[in-house]
Formats: sequence, structure tokens, C-alpha cells
Amino acid sequence: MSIKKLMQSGWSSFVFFAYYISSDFRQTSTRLGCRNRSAKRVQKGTRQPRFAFMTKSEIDHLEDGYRWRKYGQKVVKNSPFPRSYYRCTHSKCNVKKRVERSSQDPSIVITTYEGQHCHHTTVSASPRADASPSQQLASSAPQIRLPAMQFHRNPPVLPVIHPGRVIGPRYEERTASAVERTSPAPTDEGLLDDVVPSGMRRR
DNA sequence: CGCCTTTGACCGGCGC
DNA sequence: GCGCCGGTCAAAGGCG
Repeated sequence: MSIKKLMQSGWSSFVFFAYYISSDFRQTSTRLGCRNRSAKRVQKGTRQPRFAFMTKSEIDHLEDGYRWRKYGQKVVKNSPFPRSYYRCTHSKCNVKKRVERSSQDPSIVITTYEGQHCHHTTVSASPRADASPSQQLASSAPQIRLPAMQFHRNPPVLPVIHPGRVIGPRYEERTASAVERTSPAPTDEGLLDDVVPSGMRRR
């Protein structure tokens, strides 16, 4: 999917900022919910690769080819919008994603994927008859397969589009700090902030 | 009936 | 130690 095609499809502002959080970036499990009820819980010390991107969309839960089950929603500090937590419905897949609207720009949806899929996409390109309203809404939009979940070893080459211009090199070459330096994108206090290196965070 | 969302409660980490 | 916070669980209910 080229930028040009995105523009032609009316999604000119769809993806304009993306970055990859490498697996050794930081331990993600230490701050995760730590109740030890479920065997599926990410064990302490294991590191899950994270990938976060911002999209300009009215749809919160974007169709990405996988099926997700929402397991929580939480109002987070510094954001008037709730953060939603989704888990891949595949039984052996431990991938999670968080979806949150930017407090700076409500039209921007920040999605963070965590983990790696151990299976292929499960949702067909056509809308599922039994899809939830949000899924149906998403399916009614131009189908854009977000490659975020296919970066098992080679992160995808997403168009890094800033409003009005293309910024930066291919994002897998950029570190989060590079993003910080090169991107004038609004610093989000919510989910985006959560994937910023701990040393760059206030807390 | 199966799958999904919603939502309040619960838990551990962290800062003070 | 206490309270805040983020993440998760699980029961309840909705929907096709």
C-alpha cells in the first residue's frame, strides 16, 4: 500500500506516524497487571515486542486482519478518553493491543500492539456477518491491512506520513528517541507516552 | 449456543 | 505504609 494509493482512497491522513518498539526496549511486564491468576499471563521478565502507531480515524478499533476480544477498558490519567484493551482471540496467541484516542487530538487513534502472532490473519477482507457494530463499521471503511502484526522479525515498512509531508527514514531504522527528535508530532500523555523509554518519562 | 462487550473489582508496582 | 495508577479478570448481559 503506497502513500499515493492511500491518498487516492481517501485515507490521506490515515497513518501519519509510526514507530517500532524493539523487544529489548524495556521490560513491559513489570508494570502490567500482575495478578497471577492466568497461565496466559506474560511471565515476569519476558519481553514482548511492541509496535505503536497513530492513525487519524474516526474508528477506534481498526480492522487489521485479526480477530480481537476486548477484555478491558480503563480511563487513564491525563486523557479524557478511555483506553481499550484487546486480546487476540486465537487460543495460542498472546498478542494484545491497546487503543486510545489522543488527548491532544481526538481525531487521532493511538494503537499499541504487544507480542507476536503465532498464526495468520483470521478475518477475511469482506465484512463478517457476525461482526460487532464496531467491526462492521471498521469493515465498511476502506480495507487497509495494517502490517503491524507481521513484523515477527522484520518490522514492516510503513509509510511515515506527517501531516502534509513525509518525515524521516523508514521507521525500523529509527529509534524512539530518534522519533522524539525528528517528529514534531504532539507528545501524547496517554498511551504513546507509555511506550516511550522509561528514561524519557516523567515517572 | 457461542462469541462478544461492558464494567466493577482486584492486584502489584511505584512514588511519596 | 498508604494511595494512586495501569492492567487484568470474570460475571453479566447482549446479539445473531
